[in-house]
Parts: sequence; C-alpha cells; structure tokens
Amino acid sequence: MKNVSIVDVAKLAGVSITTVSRVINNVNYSIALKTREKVMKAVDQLQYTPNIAAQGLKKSFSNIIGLIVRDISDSYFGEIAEGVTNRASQLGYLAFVCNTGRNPEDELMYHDLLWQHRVKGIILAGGGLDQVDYKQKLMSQLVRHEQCGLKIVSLAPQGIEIPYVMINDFEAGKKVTEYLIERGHTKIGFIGGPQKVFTSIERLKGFKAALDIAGIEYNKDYINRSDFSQKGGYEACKLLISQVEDLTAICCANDNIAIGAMSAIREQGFSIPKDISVISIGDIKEAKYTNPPLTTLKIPHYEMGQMAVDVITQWKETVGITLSTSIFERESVRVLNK
Amino acid sequence: MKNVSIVDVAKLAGVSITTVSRVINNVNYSIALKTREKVMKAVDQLQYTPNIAAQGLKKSFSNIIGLIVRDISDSYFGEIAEGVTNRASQLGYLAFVCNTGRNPEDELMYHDLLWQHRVKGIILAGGGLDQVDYKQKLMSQLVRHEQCGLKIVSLAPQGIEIPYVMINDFEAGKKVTEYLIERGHTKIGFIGGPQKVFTSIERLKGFKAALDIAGIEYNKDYINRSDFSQKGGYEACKLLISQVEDLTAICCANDNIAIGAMSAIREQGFSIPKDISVISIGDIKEAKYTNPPLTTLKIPHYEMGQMAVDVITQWKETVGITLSTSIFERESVRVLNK
DNA sequence: TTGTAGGCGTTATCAT
DNA sequence: ATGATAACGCCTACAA
Repeated sequence: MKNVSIVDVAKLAGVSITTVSRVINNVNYSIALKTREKVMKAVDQLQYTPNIAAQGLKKSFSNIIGLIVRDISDSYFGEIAEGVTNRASQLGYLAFVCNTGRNPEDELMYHDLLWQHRVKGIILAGGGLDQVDYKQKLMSQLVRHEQCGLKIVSLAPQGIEIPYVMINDFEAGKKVTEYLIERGHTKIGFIGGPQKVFTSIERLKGFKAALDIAGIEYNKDYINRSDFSQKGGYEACKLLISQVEDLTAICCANDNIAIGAMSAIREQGFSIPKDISVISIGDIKEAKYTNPPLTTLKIPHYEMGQMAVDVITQWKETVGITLSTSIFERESVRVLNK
Repeated sequence: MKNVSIVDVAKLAGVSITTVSRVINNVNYSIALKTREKVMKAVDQLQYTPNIAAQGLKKSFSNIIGLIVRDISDSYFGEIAEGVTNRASQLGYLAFVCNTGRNPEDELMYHDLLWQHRVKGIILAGGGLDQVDYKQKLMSQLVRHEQCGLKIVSLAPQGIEIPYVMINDFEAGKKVTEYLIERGHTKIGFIGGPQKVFTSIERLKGFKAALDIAGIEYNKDYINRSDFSQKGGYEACKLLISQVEDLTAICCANDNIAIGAMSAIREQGFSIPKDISVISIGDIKEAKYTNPPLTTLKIPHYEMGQMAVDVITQWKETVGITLSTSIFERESVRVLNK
C-alpha cells in the first residue's frame, strides 16, 4: 500500500481535490451533504490522513514546538516537559523534546535543527551560561529566529533579554536561607549548581544576601558546588561535611542536590534533621518521599511548561512572567534552640 | 526578513537552484570550485538552512522518530527518553516525545498524529493493556503503519506480536522474589502495577511462580496494586501494612512504588530493613539515594532507548531483543535468621 | 456548490 | 559543469 494522498481520495470519491480539502478541513463552506458523505466514505476506505509536512510547507509554519532541556531524566525537566507536551497536544501542537546532555554545543545545534523544521516556537528550559561566546552565539540565534517569526521563551535566566516564564532565583535562594536563619541556624552550608549557570549564580547571591541581612558572616568554606544532579549533590556534600565540622544546616540549590546530600550526610553518620538540617529549591515529586521528607521551595514546573506553550501560541510581545513561590514545610529542617 | 529559500540563495549567487541544492547536499557531483564558493558565500550571507518539511515532502519520509511514554516526569520513562533522544540526534533524527498521561485514548491518538507527520518509526515505551478493544485498536494501527513502511518497536509487552527490545518481566518478578526467599523471607507482600498492564501481569506471575517453587503458599491478602507511581506505592503500601501484620518483606513492581512504600513503612513506625525489607525492579537513578539505598533489579532503560532507535533505523525484520538483568544489592533487604 | 490552477521549498530527471 | 522543469501533497484565490 502506498502513501495515499488527497488525490486518491478525490478520485475515489469522484470529486475534485478542492472539495476533499474542504471536507476534511471542515471549513464552513457549504458543501452538499451527498458530496460530503462520498468524500468521508472515501477517506475512511483509504484510511487517508493529511500529510502534515505538506500542510506545513504550504502554510509556511508547522504545529511543532521545540523544548530544549539539559537532562530529560531529571524530574525537574521531566515535569516541565510534561506541562509542555500536555498543553501542546491540547492545542493541537506536538513537542520536540531535545536533550542536550548539559552540552552547550548541542544546545545551539538544536536551535538550528529546530529552525530547519520551521517550528512554531522554542522553549528553553535550562538556564544560560555566563560565558561570552555562549551568550553571543545564543544571541545571534535569537536574532535570526525572531526576525523570521520564530517565538522563543525561556524558563530560566539566560543573562540576556528574552521573553520568559520563571521564578525569581535570587529571591528563592534568599527565602530558603532566611527560613533557616529564622529557625536559629547560623552555621549554614550551601551547595550550589554549576558555577556559570545563571540560575545557580542567582540562587547563591540570594543566599549571601540573606546572610548579610542577618549579620552572619559569609564563610567561603561553607560553599561547595555541584551539577544539579543527585550524584553531584552527594559528592559535593561529602566533601563539604568532611571539611567543616560545625554545620547545622545545608541549603541546596535544588532538590536533586538535596537528595544526594542527604545520602552523604547519613553515610557520615549524621542524622537529619537532628544533626544537620537540609532545605532546597524545587519540590520535584520525589521530595515528598525522601527520608525525612524534604522541606523545599516549590517551583511550579508543570505550570511553567504549560504557560510557556501559551506564551508561544498566543504571542503578544510578552516581556515576561514571574511566578510566585512558597516553601513547603516537611521534616528536613530542625528548629534550633540556642 | 522573510523565510529564505533555496531560490534566494540561487539568485544571490547567480546560479541555478539545482546547483545550490547540489552544493548544500554535498553530493559528489563535480562542481567548479568557484561556483561552490559563490554558493557557500550566499548561503552564509543569507543564513540559509533547508526547510525540512519540504525535504520530507519530496522524499516522502521524515527524519523524525516518535516516542510514546505514559509519564515523562517518571524517571523510568525519562531515562528511556534520554537514550532515545540522544541516539536519535546522533543519527541525525529528531524525536517527538508524546506524553499520554496514562490515558489509552491519547495513546492511540498519538499514533495517528505521528503518522500524519510521516515519522520514520514509533517507539512504544509503555506496556499494552489487556483489554480487547485496546488490543484491537492497537493492532489495526500497527497493520496500517507497517503496510505503509512505518516501523514500530515496543519496550514492554503489548500482548500481541510486535518487534521489541525489552527484559523478561516474568523472570524479573521471579528473580527478586527468589532473592527474598533465599534470604529467609516467607511472609512476602507484593505491590504490583495496574491490573491490566502486561508488564504488571507478568511480574506478578513471576512473583507467584517463585513462591510456588519454594513451596510458600500464595496469600491473596499479601497482594496490593498501585499505578507505578510513588504516590500509588505509598497508598498501596499503607493499606497493605495496615491489613497484614506479619510481613517481613515487600516486593515492589517498580522503584517508584518502592520509594512510596518505604515512605509509608516509615510512617507506620517500622524500620527498613530491620522490620520490613524492600526490593523492587528498575534501578532508576533515585534508587541509589533512597534511605536506605534500594536493592533492585536493574533494567537498562537508557540502553533500551538507544537500541530501539537502532532497531528502527537499521530495520531488518527483527523479531525481538531480550535484555538480561541482574540485581543490584544495596541496603533495603535484610537477611533473616530463622 | 464545485472545480482549476498556482505555488510552498526541495530533490531528481533530463537536457545542455 | 550547470540549468530547466516536473513532481511531492496540500491549500486557496479565482472561476464556473
């Protein structure tokens, strides 16, 4: 059996392709009931479905939305992807999920690929890099795309001006730190994300700001970095607690880091939150089921994904949407009585 | 700026579109160096990139692979998606990730949508449903697709004959149960997946078989079901341990169930593995970082995703590939001394 | 109410 | 070594 096209349907139904096109696209063009039925029957018989590539070619844009994530197996991106794909298909779009594996080169490559598919828009789920060449490259991609009508929206800070749907990462870092301080903690460690990713940078800044406001001296030894993964959090935390002894709490830049960190803390024989409290940012699904359940600042990943799709499909020169966040109290933070 | 096409390039370079096409496709057609340079320059200047929709239209197939998952925010599917997307882009393909939200209707709908995009192949990540209407519908989709050259490969049992890359779910259920029995457990609970999903059915069968071989009587009260999620596992386990009192171990049909179950067990005041041991199937990333670290049967998700892409791209009427599995011993199972 | 014809951006088949 | 031109499958003025 060959690829059946609109022509085959027209032949079988004994009408012109125009008529077929009108019937299947259900335009409110008055069409004789009899004709319509003939066409429907032929469509059914031939199992005809329109070729979207051809439609797109004609209409010079596709019903595809690109989503660029760093690691699709990470719940953070997974939940975003869920929001994006669901909303997209609700609206008759389909989403390309592009997994960069945290490789900036691939990220830019995907921009090209997506553009070649003439996608309707691109959603950037990962934060940008604070590196001149990366920023320049991204910038030039954006310019090119926006000139041609391709919408782009970011779910994390990119270090350049671009439509966005995100939380305030600085505030996020500040809030969780303040939460700890309010509960009597002063010896607070911080495990951040990659050094050059804006999301990390902002959250760390927030951490420092909270310390500063509370009059707690910032100690560089209390800081360590990871790559936003559980493994990274585990390793960074192991190092951290082997180096400094008086920590009563650790602030993690995301939930995965916290999950890894908790594992490391236990391994060193400490108890959570009795010896060391843990707080983080994200509230991915797993956070409820860790031991102890994780106190964390909720980021509405799923909704962000949905909104990003809306922004693209109902484009109106949006500047940006900042979502509010709040802390979900569970059991990983202890109140210190001094 | 408009969508620049091959025509614009040809004009700017002062050559025919044929020549441009030849240059960019790098066919080993002898082309004068000078001409080639002119074209390259024009391409560069115009930032031209071919329109894939048009290419696909011409060549009557696309470089897209569809992946149908039940829940992309679940690490199980996330890791598969990672394997699929990475391998796909290595090979110059792009993957559509379709999230069904565990809704069978959507699943079939995506088949249509994918087909309309004339994708190269479809990868079914979730298991099929043991329901007549579902099976029939799926069957008819398969027939249609295969007749038209669309490749389909499954990563889980579908209850019908279809090319696959998967593990033996029966053996998986049997292995983990035997592991428990060998360590002295006889009062073993089981938390399975959805009743009608073949993957669940097979794993439960394996569980029963192991019990049978060991001469342990099968007790219906020891069985409970979930939906493969952490939340489901939590609830099913809560119910299970409130109903039966003498359990020393619980066998979970996947890691998410186990994570939820561990949370429920702790909540009821039991300790793992001292009071109750837990084992499961999957070995998703999180399994290493649970408390205690989870003993589980490893399924090579990432590799399965990769292989599925290979199967599609190098189609050779493969019947099926069954991957081997082995248990990763961590700390959630206790040896019972009777 | 229905049909004709041109064009969307490519590639491939002929010519030249 | 290069160029015209005809598809690919669809949509949409414009006619009839």
